[in-house]
Amino acid sequence: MNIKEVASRAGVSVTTVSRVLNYPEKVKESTREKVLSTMKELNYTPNWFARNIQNNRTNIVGVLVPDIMATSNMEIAKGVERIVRGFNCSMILCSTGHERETERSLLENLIGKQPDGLIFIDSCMEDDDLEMVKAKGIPYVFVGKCKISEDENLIYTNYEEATEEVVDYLVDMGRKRIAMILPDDQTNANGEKLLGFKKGLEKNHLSFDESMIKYADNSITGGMVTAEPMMESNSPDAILAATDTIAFGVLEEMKRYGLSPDDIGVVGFEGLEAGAVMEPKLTTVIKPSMRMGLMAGRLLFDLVEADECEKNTQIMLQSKIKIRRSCGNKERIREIW
Amino acid sequence: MNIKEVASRAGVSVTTVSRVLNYPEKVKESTREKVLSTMKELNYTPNWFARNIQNNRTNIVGVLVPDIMATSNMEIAKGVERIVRGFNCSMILCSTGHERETERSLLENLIGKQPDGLIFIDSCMEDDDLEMVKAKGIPYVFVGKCKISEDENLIYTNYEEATEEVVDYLVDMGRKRIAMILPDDQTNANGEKLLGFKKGLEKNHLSFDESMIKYADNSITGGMVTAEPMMESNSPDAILAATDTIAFGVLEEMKRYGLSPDDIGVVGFEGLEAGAVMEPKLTTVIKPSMRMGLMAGRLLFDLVEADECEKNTQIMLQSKIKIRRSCGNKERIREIW
DNA sequence: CTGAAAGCGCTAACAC
DNA sequence: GTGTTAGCGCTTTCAG
Repeated sequence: MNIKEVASRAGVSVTTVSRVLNYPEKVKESTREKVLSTMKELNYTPNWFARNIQNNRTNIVGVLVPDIMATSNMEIAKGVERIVRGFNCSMILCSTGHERETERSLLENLIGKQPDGLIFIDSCMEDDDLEMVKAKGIPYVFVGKCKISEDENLIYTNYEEATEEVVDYLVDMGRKRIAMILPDDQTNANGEKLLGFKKGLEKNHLSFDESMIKYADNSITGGMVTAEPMMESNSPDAILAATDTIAFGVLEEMKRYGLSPDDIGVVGFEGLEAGAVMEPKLTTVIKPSMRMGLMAGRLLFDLVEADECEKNTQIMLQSKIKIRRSCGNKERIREIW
Repeated sequence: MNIKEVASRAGVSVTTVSRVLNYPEKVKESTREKVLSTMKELNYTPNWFARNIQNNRTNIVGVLVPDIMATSNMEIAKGVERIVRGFNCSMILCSTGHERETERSLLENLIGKQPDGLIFIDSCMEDDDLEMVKAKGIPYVFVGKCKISEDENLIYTNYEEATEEVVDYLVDMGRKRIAMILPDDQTNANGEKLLGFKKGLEKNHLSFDESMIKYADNSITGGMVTAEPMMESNSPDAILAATDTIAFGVLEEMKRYGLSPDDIGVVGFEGLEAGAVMEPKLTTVIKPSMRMGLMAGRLLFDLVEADECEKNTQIMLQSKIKIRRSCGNKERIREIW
């Protein structure tokens, strides 16, 4: 079923059929309708490949995320989807598992499909991986700071500052021995959070103790297992978990040891909905994921339409600390925006 | 940058370059290497469209889900992705928002991209929407029962039976006034669960009371708001929430009223990780999402490779009830598989 | 083992 | 308004 058959069946030339497809207003109404109806009749849909061989818009944007199952990733993706759809595009979504190698090979594959644009969420890509993209002139936007050296199009959040503020808050709540648990993956955000943590300690005249940094599988169980040894003597009086999921595990383990937020304060990152219904409700750092996704999508299409590959727009969106009860309840409940 | 340039630069014909791409073994090693190296040099990648204009494998599979952000959907998608990647394919993921109209238009759009296969997760499609797909001969698999009349390729779980068993369990725990809260969307599973609920009541000689069925926004707040009036006098002694998220809201609301699982037992559906760390831990019905995704992927590629569009394989995977404490603790803790 | 040439389905000058 | 025709970048006979 191709344009030729439609043409002959409708008694017109291929050009006319093509025009009906691309510039319907340039065809007399009666012929247009005849063509349209034979299309229906023959159940014709134009061959996407033949069409795109010339003009090179594919109406596909590629989106690389660490984990397709993680709500925090997918909320961003949802924002992206919203924008993308407005431009009549679809998303190809791939999960990289936080692995550079995987990300690279997926990227190569994706490039082969000649997407109109690319969005990298919490990428662990490095400079030379990006070369491929640049060489092909495909517009791209990063969401979340990454290892790429500089001057990329980037939507990110101020994790470093936010973490610093969390430390301020914990100190304010009387905590002095603050531990941190990071997921044991390559997420670049880990570095930012760690840095913010160190700065926060320094600012508050607390010394940094390497042994207070632990790495855990990013799961509830991971949090539990890693928190367990901290429940013993000389334990920290606060644990900063770099993800809510780990924080859930920490809280769970504390329960097993009969410890309360007054013994060990816990803070997470992400603002998972569930954090609001646990006991104690989890204090957490929320980033505006949906907005980040929307902005990433818009920025991408600015680039696509401008036919430029680089523009070096960097947009920072504020994370905020959502104070709940998991660090105790000094009557003053504040929210830092 | 096209095949012609590569050819002339390498001092061979286009055919040879093409062969290097498609049947490398049919080219003398020395020429092959020369071609390969000039490709590198020129940073050449073959035009995907030109290639696919003839053979019609796109290495794309389309996946339609209600909500790209919902873990329950994305766990299935993750399984699908795993399989799909093994066949060197990418997924185009679209969220339908549980709306038939949206689903239909996304589907049309997707078909335009000539995917090798299509997977519909918890679809709200109806017979004539599917016609388009059938007409094009694109293989497809449904995950989760839907409104399509019959004999489709389907991976599903026995929600009806599972819900019936939940009722058995609740009755076993001494509950007699069981309410149900369903999400206010078009998900077909709602119907299955409702039916199972009714059957369960009947089986246990309890009468069905329309007023005990409520609909809620599928969110924690939705659960809270809907549960609130049930906290009053003559309240139910058990609430069956059709999603964990709603169940979280119910539990939260109960807390506000100082009610415990002994007053009102709560059951959810999905097995969200968070349910295991709340207080009380949530009893819930778990479906094997990952496995469903994997099987859907495999089934799809069976069809793709067999070049058949229909095969009418229906695979049922068991849901299981994960008994925790949210319905009280009659010492006997059981798990029904 | 390699090349010339036809053609895939569609679009876009350029005529009429 | 409509048709003729020459490509788009690639694959694939068919010869050599």
